[in-house]
Amino acid sequence: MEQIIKKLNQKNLRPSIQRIKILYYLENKKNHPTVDCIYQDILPEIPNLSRTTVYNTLNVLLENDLVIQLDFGEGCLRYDADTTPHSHFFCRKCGKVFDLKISPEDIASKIPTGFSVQETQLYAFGCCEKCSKT
Amino acid sequence: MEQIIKKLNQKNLRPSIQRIKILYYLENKKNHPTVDCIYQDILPEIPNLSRTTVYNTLNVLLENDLVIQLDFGEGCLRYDADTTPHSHFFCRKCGKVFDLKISPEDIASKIPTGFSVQETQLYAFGCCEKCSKT
DNA sequence: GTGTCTGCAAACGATTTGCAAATTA
DNA sequence: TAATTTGCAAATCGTTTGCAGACAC
Repeated sequence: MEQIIKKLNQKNLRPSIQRIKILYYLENKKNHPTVDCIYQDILPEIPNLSRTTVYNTLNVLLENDLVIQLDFGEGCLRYDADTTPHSHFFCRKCGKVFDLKISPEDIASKIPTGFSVQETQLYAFGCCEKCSKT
Repeated sequence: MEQIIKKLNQKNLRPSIQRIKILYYLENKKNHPTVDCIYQDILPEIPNLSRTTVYNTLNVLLENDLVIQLDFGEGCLRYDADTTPHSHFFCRKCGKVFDLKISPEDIASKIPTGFSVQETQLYAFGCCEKCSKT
């Protein structure tokens, strides 16, 4: 908790209860949630929480490199507080997201010279181990 | 042109003028266009063309594996008639899309066993050769 | 003639914006 | 107290849906 406040202070972001709870949620749940998932889960703790605040907060965290945004083409975005280079696997059966240790840097090295690469995104889709068995 | 009609027939899709023009456009321009780009470019040839038809047609082509969908997180989708495995580079300066020969299969081989991979998507972002020089 | 396709208008839904009230330093 | 943040309501915008008329087989 103190850690979270520290992180926000370092970025000159006021540690409002909403910002703390949202970043704490992302860092601990590690569930790659959608905006609505975050909203629903924190609502019991902050009954007057607004979806707008969740959107605003996530955008602020994103701009300050405290979270990354994931887009699995679902029509909504997901967020992850793990900002180290890694990739993701999306299970089309259970909808769960799994972290892959494949570094986008490995991929960047395969891109022809001439291109100046700022960022790479790798998404894999299929069926996770658990779902494959049923 | 005959080729296009053949392709549509093979998938049991009626070769309407709209479907032919849209698929022909994608196969020849190879510009990874947005829906609106396709609409604007074909409008002179079919003045009463509807955006709805472009959307419907692209969805039909997508379901029949005649095109793929690209999502660079712009808030709109792009389409590509090249359905062979490859990746894409998006230049954040000029907005152009470049094909990369990196096969998603190369990447799939790096995913831990247990996962059943159906599809992988690799997007790279940065600055293309031309834009890097200016 | 029957089933499919087109295209208009309206609906949809995730996200953003405007702004007044609440909160923080 | 001054600047920032919240949260409501309304707007935005790419995409989808409903449906009547047009078209293809």
